[in-house]
Amino acid sequence: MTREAYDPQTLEKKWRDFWHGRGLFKARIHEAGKKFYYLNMFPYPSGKLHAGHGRNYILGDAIVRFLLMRGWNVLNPMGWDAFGLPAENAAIEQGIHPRDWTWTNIREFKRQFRAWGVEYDWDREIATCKPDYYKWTQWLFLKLYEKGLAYRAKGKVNWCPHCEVVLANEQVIAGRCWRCHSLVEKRELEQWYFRITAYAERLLRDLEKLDWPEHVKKMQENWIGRSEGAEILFPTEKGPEIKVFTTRPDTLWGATFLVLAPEHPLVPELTAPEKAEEVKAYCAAAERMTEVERTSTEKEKSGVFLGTYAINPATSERIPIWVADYVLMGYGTGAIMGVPAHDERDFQFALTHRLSVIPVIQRPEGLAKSFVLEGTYRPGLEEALAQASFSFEKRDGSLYVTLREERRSEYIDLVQRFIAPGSWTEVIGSRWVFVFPEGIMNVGSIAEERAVLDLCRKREAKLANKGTVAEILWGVEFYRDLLFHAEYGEMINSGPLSGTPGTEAIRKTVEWLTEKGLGKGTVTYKLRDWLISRQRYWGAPIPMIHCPKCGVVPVPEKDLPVLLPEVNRIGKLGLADIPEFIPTQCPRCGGPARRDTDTMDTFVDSSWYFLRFVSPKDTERPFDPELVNKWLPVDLYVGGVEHAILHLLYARFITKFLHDLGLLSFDEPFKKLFTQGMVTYPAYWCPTHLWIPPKEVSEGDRCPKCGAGLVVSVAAMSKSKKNVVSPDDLIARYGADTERLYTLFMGPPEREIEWSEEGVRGSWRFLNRFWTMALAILERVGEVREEPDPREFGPQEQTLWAKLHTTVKKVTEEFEGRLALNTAVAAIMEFTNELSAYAEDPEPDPKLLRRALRDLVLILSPFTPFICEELWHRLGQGKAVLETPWPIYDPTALEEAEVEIPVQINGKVRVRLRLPRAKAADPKILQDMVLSSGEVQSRLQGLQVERIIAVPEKLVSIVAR
RNA sequence: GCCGAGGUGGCGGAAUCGGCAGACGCGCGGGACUCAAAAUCCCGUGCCCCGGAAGGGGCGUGUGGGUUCGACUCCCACCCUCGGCACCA
Repeated sequence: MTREAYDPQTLEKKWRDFWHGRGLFKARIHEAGKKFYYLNMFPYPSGKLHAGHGRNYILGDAIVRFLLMRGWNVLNPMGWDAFGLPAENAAIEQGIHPRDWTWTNIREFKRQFRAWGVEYDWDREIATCKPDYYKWTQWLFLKLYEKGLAYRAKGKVNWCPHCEVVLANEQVIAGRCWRCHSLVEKRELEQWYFRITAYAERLLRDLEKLDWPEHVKKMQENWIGRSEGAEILFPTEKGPEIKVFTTRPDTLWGATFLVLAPEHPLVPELTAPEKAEEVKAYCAAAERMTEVERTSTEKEKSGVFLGTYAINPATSERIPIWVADYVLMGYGTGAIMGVPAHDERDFQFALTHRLSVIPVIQRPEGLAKSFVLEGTYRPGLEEALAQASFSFEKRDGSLYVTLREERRSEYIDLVQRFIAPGSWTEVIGSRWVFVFPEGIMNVGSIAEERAVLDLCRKREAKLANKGTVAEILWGVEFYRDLLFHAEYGEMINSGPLSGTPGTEAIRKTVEWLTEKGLGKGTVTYKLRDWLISRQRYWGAPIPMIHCPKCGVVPVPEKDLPVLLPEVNRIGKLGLADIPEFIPTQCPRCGGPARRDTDTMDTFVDSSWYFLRFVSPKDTERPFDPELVNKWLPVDLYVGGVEHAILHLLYARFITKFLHDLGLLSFDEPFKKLFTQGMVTYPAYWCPTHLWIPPKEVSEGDRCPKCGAGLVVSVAAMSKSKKNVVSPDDLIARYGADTERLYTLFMGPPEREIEWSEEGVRGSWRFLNRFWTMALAILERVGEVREEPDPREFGPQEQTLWAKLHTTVKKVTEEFEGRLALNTAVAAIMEFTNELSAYAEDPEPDPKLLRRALRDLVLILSPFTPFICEELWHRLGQGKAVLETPWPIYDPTALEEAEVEIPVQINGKVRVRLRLPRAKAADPKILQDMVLSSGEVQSRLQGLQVERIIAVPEKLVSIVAR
């Protein structure tokens, strides 16, 4: 007998429009009660979807189908992040309008979604490039402007020379453009910014209340980069004060120089006339460097002395002012105090440029060293050291002493007696103490450091070229690891604060500074304001007008949207290339004025789109406040990790802003976030013909065009590397269900995984087996419609029944919990295998068969909806799968009558016993049954049982000797 | 350098609470069907050793140590891989 073969093409065609037509995916937006807002990050419609994209959309569709069957009122919308550079580049290259390019892609995406069986509430479709959407993006800009959170400023900005556009900080990845990977340059431009830094503290603090992957929260935390510290004012001899930021105010007494960033506004004023030229040249050079060159930690710390001095307010000593490019204008105050003894960078700088090093913080490990050079000590020292049990080594006549700091005075007293006249030694630990026969000198201030240097140079001609004590000490290899440290510890050489323990040092110093009016405690963030101007056409125009009389004037709300001008050709300058766009009337004085020609960063478009879905057609407001507060925050948001900082930070900021305006009752947009991993695939690179699609690669990884050996790498599927797998091909060969099943089965959804053709075939085989089994069961079941009765079950039925309920439980819990749907699929496969074996029994219970197949079809349906819908109807069900409630598992049915109890003897499993569950549930009975078992008895032959641990229904562990 | 995630068969991975390591799938080996191949189905499959076989034994979750009757799981130290940040004072 041959059964009907599984034919996905016919079957999927049949059901593809069924769900859509029934309106099963439409949210009942005004209905109160059990609501769930599920959202996939909306895509940028470029080209076509590939199998890698399926990771996002198929996962989402499965979740939504599950939720619908669980009876949730689900809002599951889709839209298009439709503004952006690729559309514009394609337009410039191909001479078509970016809008046409975009809408062609959108049509393709929709076709592919439907082919996958991925459905949305399409009544709510939005596209950020449509005037009815970007009108409200412009409205958002005006609101931010009104509240002083949108501002125009001149400054150094990131400029991508390839895209010819400015970039926000978040869009510069390791010094390169996030889109095209070109090296980013700095340009001085006047641009629009959003004051996201005003929300830094809340963006940081509120991470705590989010159910997001820990690593995403950590990334945002690091990006915001909160540092507590102090601002300290340093007077200068020339007049103006310099404000520095430091996280280590407790090291103030060790500040021996100041460094300004090359862009610091006080640089020209504080430069001595004779230094002006050198300083100017240095700053100009720094400006020309790329971010990568400048921030390379490899290169030596360069800098130039301004020729003038500041006063360390704690020590009242004169300290030189330098300019150096390792200080960044964008962080803190753009000026630092150099504390070389306790900061690695300052130490390097001080060593290179011969600046004094003064230790002011105790070393935590309390180690000190002393080097006594050959010929500088009198005989008897070695014996005396040994006598006092100091540990030392003698090499080439010199002594290398290592001691605990507690014994420093003792050691100094001892060694001083043996130092030859005209020589010295020193003890280097937390303090630097120089021991001369005539006396002891501590390097605790610049003055002392100078005095010590002077004495040493006089005594030792070879040191004449040394500029600082640190330089002398650096020359002694033995000391190098003790010359700076960045640990916390007790303050030393710090005037009135000396002796303050490390745990209080910062707080005490800040108090002291505040009291003296020298500074105050502050908090600084790495986060910078969000630069949103883009010099391009295909974006939302910034709704501002420049009037020669009134200055910058906002477009009145009633005049929104500021429409993109209709043009045939787009230039590289964007709106600035379109003369007819520019002239307008000043809304304030009515005189002639010019429109702002920048458009907004596309991340502004996507920073609020999730709000629009509740009322996508509203012409009066960006969103219906009542609906938005009913449906949001988004219950589950799914998308790629690549947005961990960019989009997710911006969306949080805008949500908080709208909350503060009183428009939203919530202040976080996405309650739960799930980031799915990327799909990788081999990519082949030929030096001459660049990226070669894997399908075309010849035998032995050779280029099909020139035969050259190809460079193979496994990389995320992408159009640019040509290593994509097309869903269209997959669906033509195996059907959408096979692709869906494999996509969800291939591994944990959050992990990055390599696509495998063999894996796809495995899913194909499973669906074929499932199909054949289902048809066989349907034949067996015939017209039977009754529910099975567990009281009639034999042992086999009992086992299958328990397995069915266990499987339903497992699948349900995965959907509701950690979303490891790969394990849910595995459980379904296991159950299918068992059901299939049972169905081949000579006399299976048709009622049980029917019920098992029924539930199996339902729990498999979110994964492979087409085949399940087909079988569902063949089971004689009238409604759609999605109109049927999800199976409920019966906790009492989960348990089988018998359990297998492994018996461990001395930690190794030696025997397995099948016992009735009721007996195994009682530790005492369990123990007795195990001990009386013949197999266990023989194993214990000749052994003395010392201890027995019986874990009910789990295992028994016997310790015997 | 700092922060985070991870390391389990030939491969993807499972073991959610300290209780049978390797579920499920791929691959591979053997067999059936076939003139043959593909497809499909059945059996086997962590590694090593003893045995003709039935069977038996040892080792085994990155490395070394610890806690425990019992550790992939907990603790300490270290190694490696991946991701993020990085001259942020």
